[in-house]
Amino acid sequence: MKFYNTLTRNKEEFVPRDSGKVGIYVCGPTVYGYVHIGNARPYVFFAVMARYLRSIGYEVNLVENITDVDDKIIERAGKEGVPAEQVAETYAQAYLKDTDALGLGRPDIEPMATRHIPEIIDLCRRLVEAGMAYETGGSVYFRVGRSAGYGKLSGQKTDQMKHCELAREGESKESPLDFAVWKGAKPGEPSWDSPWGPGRPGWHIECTAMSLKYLGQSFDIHGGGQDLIFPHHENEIAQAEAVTGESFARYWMHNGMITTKEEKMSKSIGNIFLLREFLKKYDPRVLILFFLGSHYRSPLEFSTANLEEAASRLERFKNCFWKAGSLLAEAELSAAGPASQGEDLAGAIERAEAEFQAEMQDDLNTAGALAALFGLVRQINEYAVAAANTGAVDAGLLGRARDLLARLLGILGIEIGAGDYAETEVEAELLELIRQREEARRAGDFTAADAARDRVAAAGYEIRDTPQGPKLVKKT
RNA sequence: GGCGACGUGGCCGAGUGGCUAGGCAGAGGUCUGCAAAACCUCGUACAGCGGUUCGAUUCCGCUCGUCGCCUCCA
Repeated sequence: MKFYNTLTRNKEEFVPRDSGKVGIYVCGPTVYGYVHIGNARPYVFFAVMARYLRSIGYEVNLVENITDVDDKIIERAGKEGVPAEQVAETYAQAYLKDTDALGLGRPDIEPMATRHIPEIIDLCRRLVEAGMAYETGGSVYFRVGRSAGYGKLSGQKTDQMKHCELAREGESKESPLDFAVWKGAKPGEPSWDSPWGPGRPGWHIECTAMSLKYLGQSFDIHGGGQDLIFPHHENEIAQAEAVTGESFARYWMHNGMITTKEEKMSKSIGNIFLLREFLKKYDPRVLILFFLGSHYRSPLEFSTANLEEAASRLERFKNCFWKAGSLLAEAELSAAGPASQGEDLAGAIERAEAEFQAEMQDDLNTAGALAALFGLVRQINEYAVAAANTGAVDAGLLGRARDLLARLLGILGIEIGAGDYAETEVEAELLELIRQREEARRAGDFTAADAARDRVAAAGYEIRDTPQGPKLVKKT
C-alpha cells in the first residue's frame, strides 16, 4: 500500500511502526465558529481512511484534536461579550453534532488542548531546558534558528520568507521567525499557571503534546489540510524533534482545499458554506460522495452542479440496490439464473473487489474505487434486465454481488438501507392510491391514474411500474 | 521574491509511454398507457511550443494560465 508523503514528496510504501497497527493524528478544527465544508473534508477523508485500514485488518488508532483555546476564540468571545470558554464549548458541541450527522462515527480519541495543559507546560519546559526555547515577557518562544532541518516539510527556507521582513508589534523575540509555544496572558484571557507566569498554549504546541501523548514517538501518520503544512506542521515537527531527538511523524498526508468560484473556502475570506446548512438540503452521503469523487489531494470546487452530480451518483447506487433487492425478494432460491449474464456477474464481482483494493492501496484513490463500484453496479443492472426477461434469478449469485457492493460502499462510509426505498410498511392511504391507480389504468382512465400518481408523489414516493406490478420508491 | 500543486472530451473527474476509466448532462433506441428506473448505441479529450522516443496525453524543457502556502485558516 502506498501513500503520498508530503515530507518526501513521493508516494511511498506504507510500513507501520508497529506491525498491524496504525496510529493517525489529524489536526481538527479550532472551534470559534460552525464547521464548514472545508473543515469537513479532512474529517471525512481520515474517517474513510481509518475504515479502509480496518477493513484490511489493521488496528487503527485515530486521534483528531479539537483546538479549544486560541486567539480566534478569544477574539470571537470579545465580540460576543461572552467568556472564551463558552465560545469554545458552544462550537465544540456543534462540531460534534454536525459531524455526527455524517454517519461516519467518531475518531478514537478527540483530545482538547485545555485538557492537556500539564503535558503542554512540560513540553515547553523541556524545550527551554534544551535551549530550544526561551522566555521573554511572560511568553516562551521557540528558537527556530537552532532547529536542525527546519523547513523540511514545507520546503521553506528561512532566509527567503516574506515575514522575515515583518516585525510584529509588542513582541520581543530574538528573531522574527521564532514562534510562541506559550503565550503570556493578557487581562481577561483564559490562562493557566506556569513556570513563566499565567498564560496559555501557543498554537502548535498542543498538537505536538497530544500526538506524542497518545501515539508516541515516530508515530505513523500525521494529517490535516494543506494549509497547515506551513507553519503549523513545520513547527510541530520542530518542537517534537527538539525534545525527542527522533523523527516525529513518519508519513504526512494533506488534503486539498475546497474552493468556491475557484477560491479557497476559508473563514477569513468569508466564503464559507456551513456543514449544518448543507445537511438541511442534502443527504449526508451526498457530501461523502462529493468528496470521494476526486482525489483527496486535489482541490475541489464546491458548487451546486458538483453536488447535484454527487446526488445523482447516490441515486444510481440506491436504484441498483433497489433493483437487486426486489429481485431477490421474489426469487426462488433454487432457480437458476441466466447463464451468460451469470458468468458476467461472477466475473464482475471478482473484478470489482480487485479493482477497489488496488485503487485504495494506491494512495487511497477513492475516485478510482468508486469507478470500480460503478462497474459492479452496471453488471448487477444488466443481470437484473436479463433476469426479468428470462424470469430466472440465481439468488445466491445476485446476493453475493449486492452484498459485496454494500460492503465496499460501507467502507467508504456510504450505507444504503431499507429506509432508502421503504417498500414495506407503507401507509394504508398510499396503498389505496396505488390500488385506485391500477384500477384506473385497467379502465384506460389515465387522467385519473396520473392524478393518483401525483398524490403519491406529493407524499414523497415515486411509483415504478415493473413486471411484478407497481413499486414504491422513496424520493430524496 | 521563495516554496508547492495543477491545466484531460459539454461539465466533474481518474489514469497511462502504444491497450475501455467512471459519473453527470445530451442524442437515438428498447421497455412503459405515459413516466420512472434500467439496458443498448453515440463523443477520434488530454493548455501551447519544442525535445527525447519506433511511438507521448503520459518523460524533459520553455511559454501561457489557474490555484494554494510563506499572516489566522481544514
